[in-house]
Amino acid sequence: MAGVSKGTVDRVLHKRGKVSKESFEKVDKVLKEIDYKPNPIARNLKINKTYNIHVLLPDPRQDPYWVPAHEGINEASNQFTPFGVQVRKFFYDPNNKSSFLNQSEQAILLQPDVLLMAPIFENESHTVLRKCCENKISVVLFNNHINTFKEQIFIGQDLKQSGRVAASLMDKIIGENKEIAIIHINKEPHMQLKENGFKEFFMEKTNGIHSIISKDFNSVEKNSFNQDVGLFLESNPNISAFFVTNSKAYMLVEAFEKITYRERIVIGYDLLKPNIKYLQDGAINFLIHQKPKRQAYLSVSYLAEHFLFGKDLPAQEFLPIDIITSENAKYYT
Amino acid sequence: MAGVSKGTVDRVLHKRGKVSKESFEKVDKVLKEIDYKPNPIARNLKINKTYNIHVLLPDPRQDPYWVPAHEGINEASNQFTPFGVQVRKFFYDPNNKSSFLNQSEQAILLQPDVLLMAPIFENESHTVLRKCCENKISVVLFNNHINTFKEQIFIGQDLKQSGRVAASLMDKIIGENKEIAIIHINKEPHMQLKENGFKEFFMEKTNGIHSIISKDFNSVEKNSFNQDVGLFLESNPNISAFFVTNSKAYMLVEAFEKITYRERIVIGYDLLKPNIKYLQDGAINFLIHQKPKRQAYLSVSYLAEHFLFGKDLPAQEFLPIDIITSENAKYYT
DNA sequence: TGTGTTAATGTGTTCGAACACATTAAATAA
DNA sequence: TTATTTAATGTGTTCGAACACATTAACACA
Repeated sequence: MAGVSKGTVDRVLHKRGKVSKESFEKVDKVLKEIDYKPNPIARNLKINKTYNIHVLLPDPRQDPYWVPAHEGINEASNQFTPFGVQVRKFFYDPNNKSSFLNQSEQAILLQPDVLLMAPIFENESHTVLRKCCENKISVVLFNNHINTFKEQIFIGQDLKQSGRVAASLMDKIIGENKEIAIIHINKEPHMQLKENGFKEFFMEKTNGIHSIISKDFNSVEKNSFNQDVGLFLESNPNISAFFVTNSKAYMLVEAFEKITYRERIVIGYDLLKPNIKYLQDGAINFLIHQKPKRQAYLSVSYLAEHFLFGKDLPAQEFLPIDIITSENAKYYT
Repeated sequence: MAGVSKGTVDRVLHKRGKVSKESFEKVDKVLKEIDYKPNPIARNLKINKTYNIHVLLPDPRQDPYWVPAHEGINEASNQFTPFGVQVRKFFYDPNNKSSFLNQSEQAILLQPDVLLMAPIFENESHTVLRKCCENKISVVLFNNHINTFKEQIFIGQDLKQSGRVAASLMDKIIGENKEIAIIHINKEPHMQLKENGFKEFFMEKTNGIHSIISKDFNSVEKNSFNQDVGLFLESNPNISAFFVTNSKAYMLVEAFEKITYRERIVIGYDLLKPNIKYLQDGAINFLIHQKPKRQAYLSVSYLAEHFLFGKDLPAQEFLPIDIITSENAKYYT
């Protein structure tokens, strides 16, 4: 159309230079006229590179919270392997920082194009970030945010805001001047953010003021956990509502069952089987869905579509904070 | 690898026949051994067909509910035009059945590969379905379901269940033995499903029984609508909670503002600007998000990925029924 | 006048699949 | 025996972009 060969057009498109002013202008004019958009399929076929995504996440066998994340990775992986995207998973023990570091080394050693990780250990994650930077491997974070020196891609929820959502729900169903407990079971750093958001919401409210206390439980063993809960309730008999900051609300409710019955409001996180059971029973009032599966799936697909078709990556993607009751639970699982 | 030419491999892959038993087995063996998966990119490049998707939906200028659907279509369209997927929109007047039929004819006339439509008129939609069938154009429905003779692809929400979700929320925040009104504003057939679900939930409950009445308002003009609401409240002074079955909850709340203040529970649908404003104010307690944008976006992308990469289409995709409060609204818009 | 240099431009091949067409070899008919 | 049919198999081209390599033309310098 411009009266030049495809070679010259190619040089204009890729700014490879060695094009006379006249040719450049002729080609440029036509490109604009026809609003040329390269065919991403043909481009990809020619480039024909395989991309490697290494995913570093907790072992789902250690904590069932991670099962859906694992599934999300697999789903995206299956979808994109035909296009030449290789996904490899590296599991670490969420109770063991050194296993996190070990696995991260494995993942980095093989020089992937990108490392996708759930950075549940703050300090160790920074170490990994640094190593990736040295090795020129880009990093994407999901599940929870950590403070990073440079802008890091993050895909997940605003955890502080999810604390506010929990508070707003509690506010709607609780009466006035009640005692509320924030319960951390096996506390991880990001759970503090949820507490902060929860408290912030009630600080802003001027009417119906409540008293809010927070309590950590760290016993791994079930019986001792139940015992701890019993002691806590004995010394705080007037608490009428509980906000559990991770997926372990079912443990609290189980502990309640060992104790004499009383109506209690419980809000927790995540659609684990036992949580859903208690939601249906009415023992849990609301769950907040952190969408681990979608987070994982989206992270991988964004990367794949970026590599394959040049789609640009969002700097930060905050997923919606879904509110779950007994009636809408089934559509999220 | 099998010691035959690519032509023979091609015949085996596509079952074009004219292959000796021996060659077939040799090729088949290798295909299984290497777990051959065709490269969808190369396939698509060769086929190099443009696909036409015609979308039949209400004019967003007539009802703001449809603005996000429109955006969702555009977003998917932009994403897939470089791949040779052409999306064309046909707007009809949601208050005018004949404009629906007119536009449907336009859409069918140009022989698209598929017609995607929001079938808000039940009978007329059946006419369109029949015509498409005659013209061998496949159809995908979104937004609301209609009863169809054969299995029809549908992408949207379970509307009856969304009524149940509304009921479960109301149940959590309302006291006992209250009067509840179900409000239909400019009733469309599918709104009855929401009423049914809402009532069903409370029928199943044995404690805290309420009285539920339903009421239609059809006035298009604001003043007369406000007047009608006033009259209704006068003759039903004890109603303490309202369930509005479409996106027009803000109209009801506006009408309330003309009347002396009283605390009222309101649950409605959809994240229109005025609805969100009232949600932040506390005048609306919960909104249910029908995700028109996501419905539209997903419909188009499913079709595009089906055409381009042979991904299979779901027979029915029920989207999650999202519950919105003042605290999580911003992540859905 | 001939040779080397360089900027500008053109040509050919490749990616993996799809499909039209060509070729081969065996079987059948004239 | 030779021609014809047909089943089986092989070869070549195309899609659009990327890139290596080849060619041309203009100019400088001996």
